[in-house]
Amino acid sequence: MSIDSESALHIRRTESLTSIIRRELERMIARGELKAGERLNENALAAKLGVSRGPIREACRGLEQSGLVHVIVNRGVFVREIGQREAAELYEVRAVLYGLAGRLLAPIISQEQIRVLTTYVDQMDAAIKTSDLNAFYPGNLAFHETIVEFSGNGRLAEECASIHREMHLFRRRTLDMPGRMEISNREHRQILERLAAHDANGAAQALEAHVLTSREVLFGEVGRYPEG
Amino acid sequence: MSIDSESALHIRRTESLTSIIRRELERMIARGELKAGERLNENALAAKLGVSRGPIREACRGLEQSGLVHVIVNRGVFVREIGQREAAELYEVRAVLYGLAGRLLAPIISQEQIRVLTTYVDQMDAAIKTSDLNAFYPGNLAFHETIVEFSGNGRLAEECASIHREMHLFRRRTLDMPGRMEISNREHRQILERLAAHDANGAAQALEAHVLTSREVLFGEVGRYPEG
DNA sequence: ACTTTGTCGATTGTCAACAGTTTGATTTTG
DNA sequence: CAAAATCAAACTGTTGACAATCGACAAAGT
Repeated sequence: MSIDSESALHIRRTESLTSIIRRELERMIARGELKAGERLNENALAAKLGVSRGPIREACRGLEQSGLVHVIVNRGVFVREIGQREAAELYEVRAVLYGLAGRLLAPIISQEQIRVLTTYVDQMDAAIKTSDLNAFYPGNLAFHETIVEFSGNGRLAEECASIHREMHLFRRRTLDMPGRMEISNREHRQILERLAAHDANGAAQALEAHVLTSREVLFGEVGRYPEG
Repeated sequence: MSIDSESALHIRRTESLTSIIRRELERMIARGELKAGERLNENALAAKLGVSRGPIREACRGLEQSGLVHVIVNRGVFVREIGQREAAELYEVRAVLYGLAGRLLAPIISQEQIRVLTTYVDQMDAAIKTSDLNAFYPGNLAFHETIVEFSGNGRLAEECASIHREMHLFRRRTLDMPGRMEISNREHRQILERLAAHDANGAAQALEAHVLTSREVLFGEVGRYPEG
């Protein structure tokens, strides 16, 4: 399957092949079409996407910098594997970033924004009622990304998005254990309540705790990092 | 001036031209040899470094992802300019990341590590006595980077290093106003003291406050972001 | 049997050339 | 004289080709 030549050629005025390919590769990685640890064959990708190796290589350099792949000289680029250790580190960083988002948003949140966030939480409740994990997950994603978005700090949003893309490489569902979704969404309501009350510290703390709870569920004890 | 051919060729086994060039470009940007807003001419750079345009372009994609340059299609790559707004955002993110570093380090800091950090603070005191800004700045840098390093969270360290490289693009000295260095180093001693006392919350708070103080000095009011 | 060495195919690193776009100056036109 | 149109130089985007390197397998030696 090659990129739709018509649209690709049309878009070329405002976007380079490199960026199109990078998005495509990101999508492939996120969807698991390229599995963690797998090597990206430049020739094969070039043939598959109908371009030469140049843009492929450039796209890979971007992915490398954003942590989605790692490059070994003369051996190729590999989809990065994230071990427990790295995942735990990522959770810690994400926790404080989400905390910051809450702290920034609480004082300035609007009624409209509260309404939007409430919608997401309700969606997740509905998903819980039908035990539909595939409906819960996007809601969860949207809830957190929207908070970060509303915070007003663009750089923070960028950072969180980047971390989120990376986290996809460590697919072990936090939430698919019995009762986990209920607890998670209860925490969401708490977060929402603190935000609506314009309680900066409370929102920050609730968000931080929310992430760290997930971390604990994944890795058990809070203490040192797991090896691996 | 081209890259030393002997060492370059020797290193090539373990490092690609692309990564060498990326480091070189980072250095050029950090040193101000490439000024903010300036365009990077691929041909000129290729000639100057004695390579073809391929590795140059690949290196630029990496720099783009790490936020040091931005690319406009068909027009080239430009050293990124950071406005007040973005700088303020960066300070906020950095503040919570430093805070996390302190929170992680405080419980596990060793006597040896305390000694190292103390050395840096003393160095800065010496620089203050001679009003030597060029000696204060590296000490300040080392102090903070070392704390982040000692925290044990590799990802956190990576993130902070990245932010720091970006911050170089907003060269407006926080510390060169009268009395600023003294205040700053007093805060450093406070941070060090909290760390040595294994006071996680205290260290986190001190570090966060330290960064936000710098931010205030730069931008005045804490409130909304400056436009620009 | 086990290690070592040599060779081959596949793949990456690098380069030079081509095609399309932008920019700025020059010419043309009202 | 000013504004639009034109044109050429410079530059970026992309490609295909060549050289260097790696991994695997087979052959030779201990």
